[in-house]
Amino acid sequence: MNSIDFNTLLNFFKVLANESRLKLLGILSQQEYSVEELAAQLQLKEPTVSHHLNKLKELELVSMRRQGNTHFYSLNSETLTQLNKSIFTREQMASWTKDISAEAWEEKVLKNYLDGNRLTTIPASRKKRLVVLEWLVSKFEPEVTYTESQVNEIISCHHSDYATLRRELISYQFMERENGLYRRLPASLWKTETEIMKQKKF
Amino acid sequence: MNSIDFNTLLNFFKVLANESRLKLLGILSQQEYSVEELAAQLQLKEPTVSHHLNKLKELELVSMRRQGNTHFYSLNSETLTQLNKSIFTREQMASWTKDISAEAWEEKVLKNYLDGNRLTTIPASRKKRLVVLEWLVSKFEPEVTYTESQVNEIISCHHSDYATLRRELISYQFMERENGLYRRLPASLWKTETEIMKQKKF
DNA sequence: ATTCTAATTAGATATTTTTCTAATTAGAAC
DNA sequence: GTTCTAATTAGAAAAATATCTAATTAGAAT
Repeated sequence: MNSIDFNTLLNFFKVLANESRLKLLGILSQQEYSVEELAAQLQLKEPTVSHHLNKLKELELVSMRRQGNTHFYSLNSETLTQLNKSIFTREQMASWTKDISAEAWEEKVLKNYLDGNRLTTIPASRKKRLVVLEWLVSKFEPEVTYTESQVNEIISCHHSDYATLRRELISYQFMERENGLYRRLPASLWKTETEIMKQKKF
Repeated sequence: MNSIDFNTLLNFFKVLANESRLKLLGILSQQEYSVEELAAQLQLKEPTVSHHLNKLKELELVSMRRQGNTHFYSLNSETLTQLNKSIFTREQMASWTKDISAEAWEEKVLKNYLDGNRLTTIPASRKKRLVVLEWLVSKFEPEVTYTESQVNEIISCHHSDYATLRRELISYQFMERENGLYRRLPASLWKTETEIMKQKKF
């Protein structure tokens, strides 16, 4: 994780910006504990602690070891030291603003081409088409496989020319097709406009 | 700010854990801007931006320069680099847990000596008295000067022996007296129990 | 002095987040 | 298999936070 993007960082802060969770990290920095023990120390109910631990786990700040049906949690100090390094360099922060203006622009494009839930026309410009496709792929669940007719059906909710859009989703690598089954690719693999534009000929 | 305590750090995270404020830092990392300009960039109303800037200013993450009645805000990059250094060392985190157990103990003491809003007895032990005094000083506004009779009146709400308590607030340096006027000292100057205990004779 | 401008403060509303109870799951012990 | 235990998930209530409009302040320009 060399360059950490705006939303990831924001997420980190959101997770750390909570009394209970920060205390959990402090407690776990000493040794591992079970959920029950942690709940006692923090004077919270177990579901609450479980919920907090889950958020910490999502960011790999803690890890879990099960023994019987007791779950022992411990600190993942590597993630913290990683995080500690060079978050607030000028470069990093400048890169956030790129995200920001980019985001604003994308919203403007969407507003232009959408009428509520429906795509009025498919943008001619590659750059704008990309924005629309990114919006379209969000209508599919991640980690789910769809048949071609299911894909067509979903796209039809938003535009009549489902064939073109389906093909574009694949060629811009928002989705993949394997044995006639379609699946949304994880957002981390989506190409950004700039990456696509760099490839000149597509 | 060598050793940063639990609540200070928590506060930092709370301030940074907000989309608008993090964006503000990003934008300001490039150059200074007026409130109006910032509001336009973030698509928020000016009062909202003003509110966020205020939070950032409290932590000295940004500073302000006025020109006419335009306020220009800029990033205080020093604070960030400071903050960036060694937050998540084992030692740091271990010290939080001390804070945590200390806090828990203080709450127990208070619960023991308070009956709702009223102090049942003044604790004999210096350590516990300190806890009670810290609670008592929180009944005074920061940055406000009080006459002696105002001080007496406020203390009387919580215990009949206002004279002793008033004297103790001064001698433990929770408040200062100047020309017969009283003023609460900033929390950052309050002595912790351990500091007081180190002084042996008081 | 009056008016105008940019910012802030106050207070209301809307949204998000935390925490809880109740229900469910997964494994262990009987 | 049934029962018990520890944890998680679901869903509701409570608390904290963000955002807005309206009112106020402070300085500049007329």
